[in-house]
Amino acid sequence: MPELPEVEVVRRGLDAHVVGRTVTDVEVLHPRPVRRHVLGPLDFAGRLAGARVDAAVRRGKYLWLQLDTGDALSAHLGMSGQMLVQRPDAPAERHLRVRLDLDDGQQLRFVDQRMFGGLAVVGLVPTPDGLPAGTAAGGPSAPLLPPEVAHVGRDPLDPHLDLDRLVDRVRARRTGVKRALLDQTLTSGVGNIYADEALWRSRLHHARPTDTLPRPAVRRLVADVAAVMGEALAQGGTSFDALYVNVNGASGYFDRSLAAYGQAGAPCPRCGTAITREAFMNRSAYRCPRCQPVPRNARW
DNA sequence: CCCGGATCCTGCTGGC
DNA sequence: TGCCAGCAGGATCCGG
Repeated sequence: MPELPEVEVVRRGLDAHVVGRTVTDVEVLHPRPVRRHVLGPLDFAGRLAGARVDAAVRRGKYLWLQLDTGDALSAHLGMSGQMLVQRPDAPAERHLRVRLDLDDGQQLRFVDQRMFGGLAVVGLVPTPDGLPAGTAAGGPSAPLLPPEVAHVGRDPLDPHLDLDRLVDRVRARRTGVKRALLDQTLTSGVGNIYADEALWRSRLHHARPTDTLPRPAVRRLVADVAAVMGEALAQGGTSFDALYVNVNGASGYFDRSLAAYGQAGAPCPRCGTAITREAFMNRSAYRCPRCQPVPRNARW
């Protein structure tokens, strides 16, 4: 479940079903998803066994479980990762990669078809700004995060996002605005779906040069990203198929509300012009050719 | 340092 | 029916 709203749906599920539990046993069924745990699968399992989960925290698309050992179980879902809470007698999923047994008899399962995602047990480092690291339940999270998240920018739903600094950094780039949105070091959690939806709301073409965007336009764009993500979250996220589900295996339904993404040939909800799809960065960009015309000096 | 393209995986779909 | 190219919501590495 790739983008911020879908990861936040998972985080909330982990909050409800896994926080407070102790890990009693671990099985790594495929080595690739723990490749970022440099000391190997055995060490990975050893550091988890006996640990209690104290919090579930998220920044952008990164997710981690704080453990009472001082370490954290760091997770990224990549393109196809799922975190499922299951009863032990539920049949193993086809792409089950890692299984954690919990002290309440349930299992936390990491299922990932394409294995771009993964898990690692890591030590936490201080946030550079000393502020809470990200989104967690029950008040602010600790000012600590996994090292691989240290370079990731605060996301649009983070109350500690420094909007003025973000606007300056976007405008300092010499690239197209969609590339900037997808750069997780500026702000995080934005992927192809929410980038296209926010650009449609802001009536911006994806190749609009960032350095010619007026400050208010960048501010509006960030506000549009936050708004579309908030609406998606309220509907349980976006999912086109069974690959993207919450910890109980259920799909969100924000796909019914998409104005541009995946809507090639369908009428623009604002002006009725047919939405187009074009190749962009080895994937797709969807836009309304009338509301979002190709700019002069386009920067792809 | 910044930017853009290639690459890592597996499975499904659509066209020939 | 069978095969294969193309595509999929992401991050990282590498060369310029």
